[in-house]
Amino acid sequence: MKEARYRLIYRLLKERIQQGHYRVGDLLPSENELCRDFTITRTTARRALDELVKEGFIERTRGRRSVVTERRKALGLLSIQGFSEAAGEGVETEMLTPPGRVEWPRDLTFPVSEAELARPCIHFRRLRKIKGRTVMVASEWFADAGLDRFLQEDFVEGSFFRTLSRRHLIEITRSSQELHAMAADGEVARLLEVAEGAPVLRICIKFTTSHPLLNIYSRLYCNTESYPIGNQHFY
Amino acid sequence: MKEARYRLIYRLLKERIQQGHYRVGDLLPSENELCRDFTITRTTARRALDELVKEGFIERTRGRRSVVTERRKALGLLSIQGFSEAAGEGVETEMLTPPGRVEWPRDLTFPVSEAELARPCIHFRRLRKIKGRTVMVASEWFADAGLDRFLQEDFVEGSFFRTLSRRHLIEITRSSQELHAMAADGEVARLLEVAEGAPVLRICIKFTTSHPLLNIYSRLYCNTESYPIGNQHFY
DNA sequence: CCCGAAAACTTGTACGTACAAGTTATTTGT
DNA sequence: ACAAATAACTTGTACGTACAAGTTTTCGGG
Repeated sequence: MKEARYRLIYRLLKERIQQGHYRVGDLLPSENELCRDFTITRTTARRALDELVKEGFIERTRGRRSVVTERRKALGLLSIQGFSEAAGEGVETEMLTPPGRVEWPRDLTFPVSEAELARPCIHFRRLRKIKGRTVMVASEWFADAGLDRFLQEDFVEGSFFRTLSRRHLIEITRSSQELHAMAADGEVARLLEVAEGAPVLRICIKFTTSHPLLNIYSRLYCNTESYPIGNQHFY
Repeated sequence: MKEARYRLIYRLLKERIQQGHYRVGDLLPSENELCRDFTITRTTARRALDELVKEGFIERTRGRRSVVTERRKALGLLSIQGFSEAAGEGVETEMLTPPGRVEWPRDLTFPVSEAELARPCIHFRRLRKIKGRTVMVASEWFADAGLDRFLQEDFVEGSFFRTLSRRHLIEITRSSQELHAMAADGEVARLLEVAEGAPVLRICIKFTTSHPLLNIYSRLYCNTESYPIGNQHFY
């Protein structure tokens, strides 16, 4: 099936945003400019922009051009309350286990496909701290789907997802998660600096991406004592 | 500002779905039929249908008419894994405290507006069980915003949200939630049939609705031992 | 009666036009 | 030099047309 015209314009604009050609806050070309540049009608230009709105890349206001926005806001993922908000202020991420190859773990809560198991597994583990207090241990696993040099790279702005988006043009298309309240066992308790048996929140996530072989399996242990986990949704 | 034409058609169709004129699985009129019936062009009809898709009321396939769908699927709310799936089979809801007026609680996690506080508070509490095992205690609070006879009514299909949608045409437009892993205290432990101090998950939610005075403040205590809490998102 | 081809229908994409309703830039009057 | 009026620009809505690409229904031959 041939790719629709609006779809092509949408992809082009999305890539420009992802690659930093347009940054958050920047204005996109007006609809009429897009019509000229790509030799399309306004209907088609608007359709492409609509798509970008739906995916949270831009916002539009009548009379104004489209503005590039922070996409994460639109994702509605669970996050530590007051983490990204208080960015920089006493918030830090520590790489506990740098990215490297490991055996695929047995139980990732979600089933791992044969195609994924056929490839090596990349894993890394990080600590998230607020004002020196560790609030989360985050472990990630995913198949080495030919993302060259991934192991050597530093993360874009310290963010794994931003790295995928900006450098590899891979976006999250779906996520499933499972939550458990549980008693902290030895290692988790030590890392989160809580007593053994203290209640912690375990979040297991499977992120499906636009790359067919790349699913990210995430396991988070959170101390929700002072900083709860939360999110927002718009319907 | 005058209501847009497509907006009106959208509302009309939505109301027909909500009121049961069209049920889940039913086919909506074709675009051309809508054009005839409402004296509009296909552009406008399609715009209205697009809106319904966005809000999860219908699904569309090329060549086929629009099909009415179960909206809850599109909401991506946290829910007990295997609760709605195993519907009927050993799944039950017990009304612990029937709907009635109470004083507004002090701390609902989210701020309550003056306009809400000026009205009486309605509260009820339910137990959710799977195979006889209590897995959740759910408490709800909201302002008495003139939903007449609410206290007397039975819930539509046992669902609070379905009651709001079908009988009062009120939809959820937004939600914020906060999660805490915590040790079960006396009453919660007793209701969930776990030891005092056992780890339980507390979820505090604020649902914003299409009714300006109606926000629903929800507090859930979950025993995630056998049935984890989870959800799914599509972007 | 059943099956496959054809017709009728339905949604998706794309063109083009016009005006309404906002925002931004420019001009004009004091 | 500043403020208000004006013009230019930009997005939102709505009209209309045409064809592509699916699905459902109808019809005809065996």
